Amino acid sequence: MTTSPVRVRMAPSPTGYFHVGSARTALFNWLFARQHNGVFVLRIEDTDALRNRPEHTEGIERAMRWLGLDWDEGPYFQSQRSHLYEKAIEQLLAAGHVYACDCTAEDVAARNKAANRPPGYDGHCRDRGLGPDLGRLLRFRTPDEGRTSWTDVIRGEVTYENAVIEDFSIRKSSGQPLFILANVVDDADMAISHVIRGEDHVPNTPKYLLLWEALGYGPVPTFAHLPLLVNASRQKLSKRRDKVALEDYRDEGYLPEAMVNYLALLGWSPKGDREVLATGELIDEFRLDEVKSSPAFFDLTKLIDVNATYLRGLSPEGLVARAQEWLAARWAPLAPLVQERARTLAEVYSMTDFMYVPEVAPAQDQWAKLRRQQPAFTQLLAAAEGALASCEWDAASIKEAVAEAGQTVGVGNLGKAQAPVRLAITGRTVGPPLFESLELLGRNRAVARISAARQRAEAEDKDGA
RNA sequence: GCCCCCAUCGUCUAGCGGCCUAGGACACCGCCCUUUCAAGGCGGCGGCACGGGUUCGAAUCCCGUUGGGGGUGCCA
Repeated sequence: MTTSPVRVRMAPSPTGYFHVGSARTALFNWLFARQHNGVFVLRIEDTDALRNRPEHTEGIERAMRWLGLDWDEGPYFQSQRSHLYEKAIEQLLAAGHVYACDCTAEDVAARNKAANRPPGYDGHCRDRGLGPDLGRLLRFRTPDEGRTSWTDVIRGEVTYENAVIEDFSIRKSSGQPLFILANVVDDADMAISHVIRGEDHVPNTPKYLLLWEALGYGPVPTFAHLPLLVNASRQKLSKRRDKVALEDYRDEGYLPEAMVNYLALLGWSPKGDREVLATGELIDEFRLDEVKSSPAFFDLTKLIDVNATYLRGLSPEGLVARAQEWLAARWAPLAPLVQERARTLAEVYSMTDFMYVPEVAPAQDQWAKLRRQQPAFTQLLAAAEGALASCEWDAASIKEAVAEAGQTVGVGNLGKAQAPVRLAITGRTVGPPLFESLELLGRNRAVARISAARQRAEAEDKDGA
């Protein structure tokens, strides 16, 4: 039984959108903090200047606020705390725990290959006595003997032989601290009591522990490694393959409380045969040590059911309020564009519905008419699909991409070139300005709709031929 | 390759040595209710990966096999 105050943290890196896996990790940290009257810290791990984008930090905060996961401290930014890391590095250097290395990845790979060794750093620079100048990487000297282990709240005893832990890098040759160093220094500085993070961090933990000890930080935090969230083929959810951006779910009309409830059920379950729990109940009943250690499939079908349950639980007035709020957020950006064209309020909705319906079904008569008028219909869609998949995502660039796509299939007139795209995107041949609409709709949905239309057209071409 | 982890219905899970003829939920199927469609009610389908132990007794403990995953970056 620990008597020290509970302090947990969510430490995302702003390199992408807020991932549903991150949302689950944030939720479990938050539940744990709230039920122990602890402190929940938000720390942005933006040490990699090259890959960070300010808008992603905003996305993280927006997503967490949407879920209702309020933080007590932060957001701290590692990019503003480099003095702490530099101090730690000096300390490690002085104690001989780290050494400079000028090997390139290619050097290491070539030596390993020549010696028929498996991948990993070979310790080449360990005793070369290189000065820790900029331009040289700094590596932590891991012990050759002994083992490093910890008792994971979720997985029990986990042990690594020190001999298999390579001399890992803690500072780039540019002087930038690397994740593992900043992570350990900050957890110590912020007095984090429980490190609750994804299973993919398990291999980092022995390194964390070794660094922690070398820095003389005293008692280590308690670790809990959450099971991974996987897709239907049991692989870690990835941005490439799966729909992982939390905001996509928000945009499709999932309620945050339903999302929280569903996420809480991934890897954990309450006592009794219950599944629908209000957030307050989750705080009371959640138990970190009851979390399962096997991966969980992020099952959209089940999420939909949970969301439907919450929708039914709303009062009619509540539903109206929530739906209005959601609807307004979807089409409000289009309002200025629609205002010039709509003649009734009903037309406002019919001109903007493509922004909030899951998919559009182009009217058969308009589809057929356009196909008759435009022989290059299918090719136009295919060209636009390719162009929009890779162009910059703003109205001007989109316009240019569509125009160029038209030219590649011999349709130089933008008005004609955009027609099939408009039909695919909005389901209609008339409506608000297309390129602004596309920008607001977002690339993913836009490309998916064009792709669907293209496939339909190709199928018809095949049947007709 | 090496290291680590994981293994109950298709999926999320309950189970922590006898309460298990393995329970619940989603999905699917059927019936009821209903002017329709949902919701709801009732029922059905469907699982302890395999092989050895330990024990009077194993889904539960141990070992192995197989399968799956994660890691193996001057990413986090």
